[in-house]
Amino acid sequence: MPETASLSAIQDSPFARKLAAFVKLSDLDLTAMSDLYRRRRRFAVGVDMIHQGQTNQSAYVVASGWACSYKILPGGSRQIVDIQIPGDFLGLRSVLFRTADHNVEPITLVQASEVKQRDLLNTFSQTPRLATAVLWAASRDEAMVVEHLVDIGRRSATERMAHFLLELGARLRLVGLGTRAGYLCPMSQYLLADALGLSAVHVNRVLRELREEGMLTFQKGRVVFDDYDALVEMAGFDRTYLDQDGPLLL
Amino acid sequence: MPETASLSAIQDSPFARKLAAFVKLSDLDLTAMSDLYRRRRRFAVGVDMIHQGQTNQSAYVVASGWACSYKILPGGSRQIVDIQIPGDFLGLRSVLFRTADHNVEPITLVQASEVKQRDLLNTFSQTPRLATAVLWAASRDEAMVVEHLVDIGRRSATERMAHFLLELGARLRLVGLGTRAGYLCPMSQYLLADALGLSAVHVNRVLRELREEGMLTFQKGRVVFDDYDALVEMAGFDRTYLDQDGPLLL
DNA sequence: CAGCCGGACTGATCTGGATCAGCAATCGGA
DNA sequence: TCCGATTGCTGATCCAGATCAGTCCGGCTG
Repeated sequence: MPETASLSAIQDSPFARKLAAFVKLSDLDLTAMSDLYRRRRRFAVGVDMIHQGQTNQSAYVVASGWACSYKILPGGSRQIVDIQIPGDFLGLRSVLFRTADHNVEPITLVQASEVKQRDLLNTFSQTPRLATAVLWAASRDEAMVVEHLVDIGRRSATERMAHFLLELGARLRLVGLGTRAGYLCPMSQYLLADALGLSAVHVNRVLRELREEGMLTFQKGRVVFDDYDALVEMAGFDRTYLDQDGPLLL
Repeated sequence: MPETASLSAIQDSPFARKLAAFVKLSDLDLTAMSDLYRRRRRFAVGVDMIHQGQTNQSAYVVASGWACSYKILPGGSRQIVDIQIPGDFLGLRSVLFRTADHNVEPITLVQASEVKQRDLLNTFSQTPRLATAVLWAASRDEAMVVEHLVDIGRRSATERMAHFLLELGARLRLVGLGTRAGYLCPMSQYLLADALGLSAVHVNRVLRELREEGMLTFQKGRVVFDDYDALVEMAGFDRTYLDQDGPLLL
C-alpha cells in the first residue's frame, strides 16, 4: 500500500503535526498537502533562500535545519525578524506579495520543500480547510513576531534574551528537538545580537550575567536552562500563544 | 433592486476595496462578505474591543474611527503593536486562537462590523477565494508589524517617528483619509510613546526637532509633512509592502 | 608549520533616551 | 465658574547599552 504509506509519512511531518493541532485534516487534505511537498531542496549556509526585492519567489516548509528571516536597513544594520526551525512555513509573504519584502538565509544546512505560488493557491481553492489551517499557522507566526516586538520595545536586554531563548526552547520542544532542560542552538552571538536589537558585545555580557546568576548557560552551541522557573518569572514568559490548539474542528 | 444596491455598497467599503486589490471578488464573494457585515457596533473611548486572555472573542472590520492593539507587560508598561484605521481587520488572531493574546482599545469613537467566529469559518469553507484574500490581508498586516519591529529594533527615535508617521499617512491615503501633505491624527504623544517604545517626554522632544528642522509638524491633532521627500530619505521609508497589489487573479 | 580567520570574550569610554520634577494651556463636568 | 484631568512642553540628571579597541582560542588552509 504505497499510498497509505506516503499518507502516514506526511501525517508525521512536523508541518502536518502543527496544522493538525488546529483542524482535523482529512485524507483529501493530506493528499493535497503531499502535492506541496514534492520538490525537496537543500540550502547551504551563505546561500539566501529568499531575497528581498525579488519577484515570484517560492515558499518553503522546513524539514531540517535552522534559518532566519531578516531585513537590512539603508545604514547597513540588520534586524532578524524571526527564526525558522523544522516544521515552520517560510516565505509565505513572498508568495502572496508580488515582491519579497524580506530576506531569508540559512543558519545551518537547511532541507526544505519548495512550495510554488500556483500550487499553494490551487490547494487553497480546492481544500479550504487546509487554507484555514495555513491561515492559523500564519497567525501563530504573527503572534511570535508581535511578542518579539514587545521584547525589543519594552523589555530590558536581559529579559529579552531570556524570553527569546525560552520561546525558542518551547518551539523546539513542540517538534521534539528540545526539552525543559535545554536544546542545541546553532546561533552565534552575532546572530543573537541581530535578532535582539543589541550589539554583539552586549549579548556576550548578558549571557555571562545570566550564567553567573545560575539562570541559563549558552555555551558551545548548547542552551541549558539552569533555573527554568526563575527564567520564566524574570522574562514574563507566557507560552499560551505558542501551543494552544485552536477550538475549530470544521 | 435592493440586492444590487447592497452589493455595490459592500463593494465600496474600504475593506472590500482593500481585498479587491488582491483578488477579483465575484458577486458570490461579495454576498458572502455582506453576511460578515451584518452586526454593526459602536465603541466609545475607554471601552476595550478585545481583551487579552478572554475566550471566544469576535473580530471586527473597522468602518470609522481609530483603534490600537497592544500588550501589557507584568511590569505595567505597555507596547502598542498596531494601529487600526477604517478598512482594517481587527482581532483576527483572537478568533483563530482560543484565547485572545492581545488587547484592542479605541483611540476615537469606533464603528465596526462584528464578525463571529462561526461566520468567518463558514465563509472560508464556502468561498475559498475570499479566504485567500483574507490571508493576504493578514499577511499585509504582518508586514506592517515586521516593519514596526525593525523600527524599534534598529532605527533611532527620530527615524522611528518619521517612519511611523509616514506609514500611517500612506495607509490613510489608501482609504482616502489623507494626502501627501498630511492628515488628521487623533493620537496623543503618550500613545505615540507606547507605540514607538519611547517615553512621552522623548516623543515631545523628537517632534520638536522634526518641526524645527522643517521636516514635519504634528500639532493639534494634525500631521503636516513639511518636506515629504526629505522625511522618506531620512527614515528609509519604502512603501512597496503597503500598496503593491497581489499578482493573483484566481 | 605558520598564517589566517571567525567567534567568544573583556575593559574603557561615550551617548541616546529614560526618569524625575514641574509649569502652562485646554477642556469637560459639577 | 471653578476644579480636576488630560495633554503639551521643558530642564536636569542618570544609566543601559553602544562603540571602540583590543586579546585569546580553535579550526582551517597553503
